[in-house]
Amino acid sequence: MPESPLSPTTARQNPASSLLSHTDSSGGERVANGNAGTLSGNDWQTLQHKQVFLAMMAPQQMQQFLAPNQLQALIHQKQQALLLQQHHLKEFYKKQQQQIQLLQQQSSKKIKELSSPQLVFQQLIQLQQQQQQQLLRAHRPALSSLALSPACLSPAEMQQVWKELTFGMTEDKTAIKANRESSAGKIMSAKVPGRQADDQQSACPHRAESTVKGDHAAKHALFGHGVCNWPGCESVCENFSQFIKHISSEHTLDDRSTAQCRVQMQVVQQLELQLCKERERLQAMMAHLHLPSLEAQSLSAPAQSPQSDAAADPCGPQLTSVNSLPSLSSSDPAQVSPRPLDPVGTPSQRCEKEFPSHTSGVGPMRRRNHPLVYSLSSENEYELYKNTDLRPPFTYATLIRQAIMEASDMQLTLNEIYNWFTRTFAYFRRNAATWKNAVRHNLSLHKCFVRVENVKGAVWTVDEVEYQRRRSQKITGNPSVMKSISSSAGFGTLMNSGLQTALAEASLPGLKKDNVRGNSKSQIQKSSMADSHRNQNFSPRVQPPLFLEDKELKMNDQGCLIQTVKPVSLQPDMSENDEGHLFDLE
DNA sequence: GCATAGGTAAACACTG
DNA sequence: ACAGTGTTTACCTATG
Repeated sequence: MPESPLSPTTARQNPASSLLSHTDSSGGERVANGNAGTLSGNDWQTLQHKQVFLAMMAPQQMQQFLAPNQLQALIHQKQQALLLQQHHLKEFYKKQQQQIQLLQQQSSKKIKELSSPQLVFQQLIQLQQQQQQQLLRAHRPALSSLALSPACLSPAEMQQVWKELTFGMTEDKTAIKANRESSAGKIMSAKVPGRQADDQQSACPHRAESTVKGDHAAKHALFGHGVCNWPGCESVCENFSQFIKHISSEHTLDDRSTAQCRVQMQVVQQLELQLCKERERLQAMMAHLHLPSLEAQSLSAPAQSPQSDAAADPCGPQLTSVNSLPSLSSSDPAQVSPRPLDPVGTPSQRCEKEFPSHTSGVGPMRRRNHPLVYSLSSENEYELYKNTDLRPPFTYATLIRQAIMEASDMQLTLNEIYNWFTRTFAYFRRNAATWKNAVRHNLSLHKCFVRVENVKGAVWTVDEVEYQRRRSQKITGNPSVMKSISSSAGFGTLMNSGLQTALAEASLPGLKKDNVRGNSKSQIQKSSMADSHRNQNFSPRVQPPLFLEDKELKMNDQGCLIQTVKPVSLQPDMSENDEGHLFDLE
């Protein structure tokens, strides 16, 4: 629960969706890259990696993780994206006007034969769908990079793919891999009763292409300009065979690839949502132009009857997939498996996003939040949890951290955290004793939450380094995965710090939890502080600034803050800091 | 079967 | 005395 992004701000503004829709297009990226001119190639690679995760970040977090020049470049890139979009729209409407004229000419000739102008509109709408599809494809070539393009799949198919991606790791990976390699054809044929392979291929040209031509579709999608286009990779491959070697050795079905696929699915979902909005706008436009009822019929027809539309609109299913995409975030109440609302129960089940029970069919699945991916990714979802008694599928630690991160000064009192919970989630508007206790428990338990005292009371902040470290440990113990995720998440600096932290911890057995009576957060932190600053004569209550250096200094100026607990040894920069950055307010 | 993470409950101490 | 806050422990379930 990439976690992130419970932010209502993010949900409302969705600041990165347009960026994503643009930067997923390699062409668009090049344009922006070329014009920005202020960033080096490496910066741009980093920036590209960040953008996926920026989609799940609140704007304030974006600012935190982006350098000013990167922000400027992002803005520039977004402007380019808008220009490009305008250009596409212009072209689109231009073509449409031409087609309208053409159709009008044709229809004027055949109007007597056709006897119904609706047929003209049907043709027009089909044409428009095709053009819209072209537009969509132009914005998301990455879609085709998924061998199992989610947009080509029905909900059941999508869930099957998702199950493979999500839960397949517990099974024999070889078998899964083999299954996956053949699943391009299998899934379609297995899940669409009565349809022949030919029909499927005609219904989904990308699929057909990948089935018939093997790796060629993937070649275009994942290999270009001599680099691997796998998200976050960009390894240089001199030729295609080398690329094949690379991809089969580096991008196998493992935790990292699974996580990256999830991220990509979210990217796709964002694009689908955008498409949905554009379609609604189109419907409104058409309604305004008195093109009645046809749009609903034609726009929904492919989903209802893909076979009949497949020939006329080969990409029909893709167009309508926004409605058929299973919600990665279970934003549809109907898709949220019924669960007891009583907070007393099986916590892990209740606290995780689930697929509809009818899709699993094999009893309770092992599923745990993937903190990188799960988020309140849409306004609908935000509103869902705000207004319905559904338990949010995030851990308390995640929620607390989110609450604090959303605060303007990145710190909240306990009561303000309570208020955030009740304000954001209807679920937490009752059984207060239970969840409040849990909140306090988590605040005390987790090292990533740091209590800061001032004269008026205490506020809680997040030790982002510790949080990311803990999270990265959960995701995987594989250093390469950590590296990948850290670069992708734009947490490069922090994660680098996290690695240092891990090293520091390895050399500090006092940090281990198994210390008798030493596993308390304060004692751990104090002992670690003593270890790391043994010769610096620090008071246990002297706390160095974390990632909030500015704020810390500001508070220091006010002279009213004391950080009572802080894992000093976990602050990687501390060994480098001179004492001038520290302050003892006691 | 074991280790771990997370949720829940509860006891206890401290403070205003 | 009381409520709020913070810490700690124990227990449970799910998951790897």
